Amino acid sequence: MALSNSEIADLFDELADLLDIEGENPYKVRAYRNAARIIRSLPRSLAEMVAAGEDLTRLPGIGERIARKIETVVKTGKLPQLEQALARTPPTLLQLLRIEGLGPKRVKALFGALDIRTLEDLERAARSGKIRQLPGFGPKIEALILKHLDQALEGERRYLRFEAESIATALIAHLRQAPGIDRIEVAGSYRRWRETVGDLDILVTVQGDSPVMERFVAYEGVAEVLSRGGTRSSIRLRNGMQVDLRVVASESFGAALQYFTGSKAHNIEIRTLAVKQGLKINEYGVFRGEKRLAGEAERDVYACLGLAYIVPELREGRGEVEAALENRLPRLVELADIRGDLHAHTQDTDGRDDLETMAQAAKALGYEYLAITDHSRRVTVARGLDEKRLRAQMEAIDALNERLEGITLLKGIEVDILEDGTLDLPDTVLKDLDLRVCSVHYRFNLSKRKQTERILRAMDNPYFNILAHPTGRLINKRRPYAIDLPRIMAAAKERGCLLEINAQPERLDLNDEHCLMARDLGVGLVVSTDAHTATGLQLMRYGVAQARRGWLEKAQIVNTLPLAQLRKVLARP
DNA sequence: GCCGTTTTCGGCCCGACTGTTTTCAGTCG
Repeated sequence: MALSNSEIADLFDELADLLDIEGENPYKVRAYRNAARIIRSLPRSLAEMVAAGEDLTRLPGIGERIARKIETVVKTGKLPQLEQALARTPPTLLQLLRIEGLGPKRVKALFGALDIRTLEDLERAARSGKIRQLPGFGPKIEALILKHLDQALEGERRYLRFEAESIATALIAHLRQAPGIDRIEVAGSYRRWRETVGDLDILVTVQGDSPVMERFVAYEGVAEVLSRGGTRSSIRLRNGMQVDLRVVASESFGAALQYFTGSKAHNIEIRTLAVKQGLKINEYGVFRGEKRLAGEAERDVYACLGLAYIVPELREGRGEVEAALENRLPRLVELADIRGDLHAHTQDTDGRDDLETMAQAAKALGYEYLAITDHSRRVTVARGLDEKRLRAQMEAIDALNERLEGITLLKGIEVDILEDGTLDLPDTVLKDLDLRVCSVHYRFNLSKRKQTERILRAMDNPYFNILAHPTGRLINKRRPYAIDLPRIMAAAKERGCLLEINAQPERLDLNDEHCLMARDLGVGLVVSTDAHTATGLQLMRYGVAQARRGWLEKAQIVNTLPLAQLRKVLARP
């Protein structure tokens, strides 16, 4: 069984961490991390590319040496350099890197001087006061280590962007009360619409001598103030989230926004490009020598480099800088392009609202259509519909459509894909619906081959339209089930089936990398909310953001079509 | 280890903050 791209990327990341601790050339370490990132964002599997004899060195950041290593990994499942590094350096040291304040240099020093290999060793040494005696260490660092040990033991916590949004909104409202506040913007992975964020980076500009820092550290949700400076302060909220506030001058706001939005990989590319052009970029502006060329507007930072504006969702170091240079950035799908939602539940199963409430909410969003797709009978916990109850709902929808103006309800179902690949309701009723959303809700633990075949068999049913939440993952809660997505996408394209980008903040399934893969393979997609309430329809922006992170354009998203054209696609010609 | 319209060798993004120092290293973002 060949390793997946993300497994291969993990090997290079692990190698990079170990070499970093060993004090290896930092640029070599960066080259491995860089390669890992490139590998993660590839639309096709390396196994496939190697089998086809493709020249991997044509990928940016992959040279002769790493290409050979990848081939070895694909063929043997092992990365010899990693095995050697593991023999030299205990892998438990990698846990130590997760402690805030401990980087490769200090981990190496702790290992070398005190033979500290594990978090337990670290705690013992810190408690007995040995760490403060090491050169370069002191009582403060020792105390810091003890403080952060607990956090490291439970692993890095990342918050759903959705959770972060309500935290950010409340905090911004608090900051707005400070006199002299001008602009406020959340930067970082939040602005790039990553599905999870580790912390919040807030930028503000102020008029005159505003007490915004005082107000920030005095926020009622603050558990502790981590640092406090003139331009930057950090707090930890009671829920554990870290928030950084940076005060920047108006004339630097655009440059600061660009800089703190990241990603790190994107910024390195941008700055490297700037250096080649004899420019310098920092968070204060773009400079040629002493002369400042831009800084107030983010757009100008890119323009100075001869680049088209790159939206935050694309700033992941996945080729967007090169694309901007060549003026071939995608024209990303936008929320306003969406003409309807194709996955929603009502109180007939596990939703909360009735048909009409859902319809009016969809109309208020400016939609042309909304598909009602309640669960099928197999999902007993949701009181899934059998044929009789489904027929009753269909009649109710027909009757409602007679009365409704400006919105059309589509008769649909979220039908379960059973373990043998058949659908949970007979074709005799499926054929009378406008569309069928098909999904896996149980037996997640089948082998990759069996799970894939289960879905492929289901797609053989001529009424199969959309594969809902294709991997079944729940962020931070449930891992995706094993499936061969490229194969499923190829099969879907061939048969005129579609894949869903589920917009639920804890699903976002397909994820951004899958979206890139779908873009490359050209399979049709829909963005749907899977709403269980009328307000749930507003989550569409999360699905659209995910699509944008995957470089997707309007043409590939089927629910941007007017209803008449949508119906043609759903008929699976 | 990667990369090249200044270079196949010699570069490789940049600044704030902290702690341990007394001019700087490490870490972080």
